[in-house]
Formats: sequence, structure tokens, C-alpha cells
Amino acid sequence: MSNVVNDTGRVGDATRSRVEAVIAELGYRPNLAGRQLRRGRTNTLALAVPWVHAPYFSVLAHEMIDVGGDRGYRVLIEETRSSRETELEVARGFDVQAIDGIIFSPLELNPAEIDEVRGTVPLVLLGERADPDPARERRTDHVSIDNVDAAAQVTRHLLETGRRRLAFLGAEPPGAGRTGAQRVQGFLDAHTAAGLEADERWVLQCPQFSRPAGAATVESVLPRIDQVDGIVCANDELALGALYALRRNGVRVPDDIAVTGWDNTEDGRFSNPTLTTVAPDLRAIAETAVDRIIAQLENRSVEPVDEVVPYRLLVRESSRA
Amino acid sequence: MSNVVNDTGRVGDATRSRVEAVIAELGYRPNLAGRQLRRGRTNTLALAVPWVHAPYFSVLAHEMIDVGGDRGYRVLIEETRSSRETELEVARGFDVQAIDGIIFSPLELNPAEIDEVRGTVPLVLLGERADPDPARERRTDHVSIDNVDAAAQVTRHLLETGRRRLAFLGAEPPGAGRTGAQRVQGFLDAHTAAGLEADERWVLQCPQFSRPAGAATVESVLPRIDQVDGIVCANDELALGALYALRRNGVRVPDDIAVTGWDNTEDGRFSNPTLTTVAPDLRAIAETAVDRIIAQLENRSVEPVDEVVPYRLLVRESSRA
DNA sequence: ACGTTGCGCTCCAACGTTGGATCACGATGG
DNA sequence: CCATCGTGATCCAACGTTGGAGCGCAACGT
Repeated sequence: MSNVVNDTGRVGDATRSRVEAVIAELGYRPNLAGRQLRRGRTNTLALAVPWVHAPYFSVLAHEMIDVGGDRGYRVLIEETRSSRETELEVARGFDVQAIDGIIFSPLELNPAEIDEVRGTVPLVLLGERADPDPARERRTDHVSIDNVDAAAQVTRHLLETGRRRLAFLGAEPPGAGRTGAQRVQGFLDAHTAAGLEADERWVLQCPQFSRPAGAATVESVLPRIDQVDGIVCANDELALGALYALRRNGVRVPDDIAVTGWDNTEDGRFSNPTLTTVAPDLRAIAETAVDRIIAQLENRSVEPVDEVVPYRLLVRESSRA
Repeated sequence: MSNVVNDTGRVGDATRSRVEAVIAELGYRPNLAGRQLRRGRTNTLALAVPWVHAPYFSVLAHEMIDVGGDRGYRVLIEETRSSRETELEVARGFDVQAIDGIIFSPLELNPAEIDEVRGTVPLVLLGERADPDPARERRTDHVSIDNVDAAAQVTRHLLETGRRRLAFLGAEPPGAGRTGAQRVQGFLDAHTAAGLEADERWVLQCPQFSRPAGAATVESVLPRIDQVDGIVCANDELALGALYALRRNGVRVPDDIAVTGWDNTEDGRFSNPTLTTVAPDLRAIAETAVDRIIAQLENRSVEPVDEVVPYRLLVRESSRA
């Protein structure tokens, strides 16, 4: 019977059609638990992200589900809620047997910490590239765009269109390897390359990468906002929050201040003004990540890789000269 | 041993701690497949939505995951991609044994069609209320806000603030019980109640409830856009698309035309102008839905219910007088 | 001293699937 | 006519968990 369902073994034509008839008649569906128990595989991948409802992650989830489906895998979404505890659970390979592999977009943990606790479950990290200690040998697959490079390119774009006093919104302390830190690095690099010096007082941190946080941070520097003529934001949500706060206070974008985002979320494509942004190739990220998991499952290429996928700079109204 | 893990049966203190020590030492985690096979339960619910990346559904998913987690259930997301085929699979109770219950937000199927094909898996429908044949006996649980009532309230709000020639964006043919149809109904009801007559030529359909679709539909009626002074949209995304198209063409919101949305997505809270919207109580929807599934699982109250959860009208800039 | 009670430990079948091992049978070759 | 071979059907153990059945033992009552 399993030979008919899975088309294995030697089965005669007569028996085959007889079995098929019964299957159709009873509406038989193989029990996944039994199958899993026997096979030891679930054909299920987990995608662990901080929040499903963040625009970037919801689109990422959509792409992963799509790509996973193409490859014969169900993808289930796990929310870490930016909790260190939950992220550690994920890195350890939570719920091991129920899942064939984990695609993990960490927020609180850096690659070194993940390498330290990770088990044997196939794991691919998204979104971080820099490491606290770059010399350290990586043990885990990794997929992302070149954050430093992309941030430098946005910054150069603003400098080249005549903006001179730039702020950065969504910075994070260097050394921990967080996303915000890498993007700040590119921001600073671009200044140096242009023979300019970035003003450290305008490298601003935000409690989260959300619209309310972006708006609140801009509000807090409003008294001296006329000192800057451009704001590079670590993501679209911060940028949209910034746009909101600026508009509320009569600052015109892009006339008085240019604003750029990151992620190419749909909100930024339809916002007023439309948002200049860094557009990572999400499809490529999803495909690369899923394929790496499959490679690990098949024991091919045990060597951890560090895949860099393309991105594009999309210039829109918010940074017009 | 299972007696220790699950705290069942009679176990002495000595044995208990001895077993616990071994569990800790080996890092034992119960195998879910084995457990499921034995127990016949998975403690997993499926949430089936058209798209994960639509803002409304991504927030809904977030709430479901949260509420499900509180109740001891993992929630996994299924994308139907607005495919009739996939929706039928879901209604039939796809992947039965792997899932304890399904929370289903249908797009293409109406309640009657779902009742017809549904199996025995606990099922709760979201978002639709009207039925092609209201006299028909419902067989499936149902949770939503009162769409007709809410649409009437938005429309009344516009009429009361002096708007007189209103359009509706995102209509759907009546009779099929689709969301858009119910909201149009409320729109028409409010006109009648106010002793006015809605202009049928301004009841506009859209291919999808998305920003691009909203923008495209507004573009298509631009030549005669000065005939209206208010647009009630079937959701926030359509409304944001409309705002975009209007702005591109020099129509001022709310000065020339008022625009309202539906869903209270974050995009509408930070858009320019901010968007008047109908805010369904998502938390209540999630809690009610999950609790109904659990009730069905426990065989309590086999009677299908039709729960109506609260909503609020949030008036923002886009409909100011 | 023996029977009874009940606590707590050990044992084992069953959940459904799978695929190798085993077995039955007809065909072919010597 | 018997031995061999190949085809295809059937059988069964194993995956890990669970909870009831069964059993040993100590405490208690008579």
C-alpha cells in the first residue's frame, strides 16, 4: 500500500489499481505523524522572525512560503518577539524533531552567540553579516545583502545631490554586529570617502525599527532639526515615522530635508512623498536560504557559506534635489 | 517517564527526581510525532488567509499566534493566494491529522460553499457575515464585525460632515456574500436612511483590495473625479492607493475629496494625510476564534455560533471637514 | 502469622507508515 | 520431472509516546 502511494517497490498493475480504488473510495490520506515517525523527516521548515506583522518580515515570510512550497516544503512562521530567550530557543533548534531546518533572522543574538549554542539542526541566518570578531571562523550559513556597501551607496546618493549635513536614524552600538551598526558603518564610510566628516551628534539610536519609534526620535531632536538637510534611516518604517513627525512640524520633505529608507516596503512606494529606499532582492534571499537548508539536509557542502545577494537603490520623491 | 513529563499517574518523589535528572542530563525533548501519533492531538491550529503580507492579515496572524500561544496552541499560517482550489482544500480540512482546527478567512468561497464541502475538522470562519441565502441554516462557526453597520457608520460620518456626492471603492457583486458586497450594502443603507440616493455609477469595483488596484481604479475615473467629494473604500490599502492617485493628479485630500479606509492598519495611522478608518477589534476576533476552535475540540456547544465583535470608527485627517 | 490494601514501579500494546524480509507461485531451463 | 529463478504479494518490526494492566512490597488490621 505504501508502495502504491509512494510509487516504490514492486507492484503489479492489477494490485495497483485495486489499491487506488480503495484509496479513492475511503478518501484515505496518509497520516503525517506516522509517516514522520517512520521517515524521520517532516518536510517542514521554520522561518523565525522578530515579528510577522512588520512589513519587511511579512513579505519575507510570503516569499519563503512560496519558495519553500516550490521545493516541496511547508514553511511555518515562528515569532521571536525580539526576546533573547526565544531567540536562544530557536538557535538551539527548538522543537527539533518536528522541523527539518530553520531559517532565522536574529535581532538580539549575534552570529558568535548563535554558533555557540546551535545544535545539529540545519540552520541559515539572515540579515547579519558583520561579526563581533571578523577573524572568527563561522560555523553557520548566512545570507544577506552587503549592508555596509548599501548604506554607503544611499549616503553617497544624498551627498551627490547636494545634501551636506546628514543624520542617521536607527543606529546601533558597534561591536555587537547588529544590523543598525553595519548600516551606520556604511554611512560613516561614505562620508570619509567623500572627504567629509559625519556629525556624531546626529547618529541617532532608536528603541525599535518601527514607525512610532522613528517619529518619536525625530520629535526629540526637532528643536535643532534645521541643522540637517538629510536623514538616512535604517529601515522604511523608521523613515515613514520620520516623514510623519517632520510633516506634523512643518518641515518639508524633500525641500528642507531628504529622507531615505531601507527594505522597499509597499508603504514606501505609496507614501507621500514616496520613499527613496534600498531594495534587497527578497526572492533571491528566500531562494538562497531554502536551497542552503536543503543542501545541509542532503549533507552536501558541509562548509558554511556566506552568500551575498543583490540589492538596488530606488530613488523616489523623498530624496529629490 | 511520560508520567514525569506530563505529571500524570502515580510517581514517587525519589523516582521523579531521578528521572528529571536523566532528562536534564541527556537534554531529552519529547518527540512530537510520537506524541501526536499516540495522542491524536497536535496542539496546532492553522490560520488560512489569502496573503500573509497584506497588512491586515499580517497583524491578524500576529494576534492569532499570540492568543494561540496563550492557550497552548502553535498557530501555523497557510496562504490561499486567493485561489478557489486552495480554499476548497482548506475548507475540506486539508492535512487533517496534522492540525487540530482551522481558522479560515475565505475570499473566493462563501459560507454555503464551505458548509457543503467541510469535513469534521473544527473550523471557524472569519470576516464574512452575510449569506447568499440568509434563511439557510449555518453549519459553521463564524466571527466578524457587523460589516453593513460599520459601512453605514462611515458613510453617515461623511454625509454628516457635509459631503454629498460619495463614491464607493472596492464594491463586489451582491448575492455572493463577499466582503465588498456587505460594505456596499451599508453604504447604500446610509444614503437611504439620510433620504438621499447613492449614484450607482460611483459604486466602483476593484480587481483586488490592494494599493495598486486602488490607485488604478481612481486613475480610471479621474476625468470625472470632480463629480464626487468623498470616497468610502472597502479597506485601507485601496484607500492608500486612492490617496496616492489623487495626490499625483493634484486632487487635495480632504479639501477636495474625503477618503476613508477600513482595517486600521499602521500605514493609515502614519500616512499623509492620516486615514480615517474602521478599526475592527482584532484581539477580540483572535480570542473569539481560538476559543471557538477549542470549544469544538472539547465537543462543547456543537451549535454553530455567529459571533459579532466590536469595531470603532477612527476619524483622522483624510475626512476632516 | 496471614490476608488485605494501596502505593508505586515496570511492562507492553497501540497509534500509522514504511520498506526489507519472507513467502507463494508460475515460468523457464536442464 | 525437478531445480532454479523472477515476479509480486504479504508480513512484520520499528519509529517514540502514552497510560492502563499487572506486579511487588510494605504497612496495617485481624
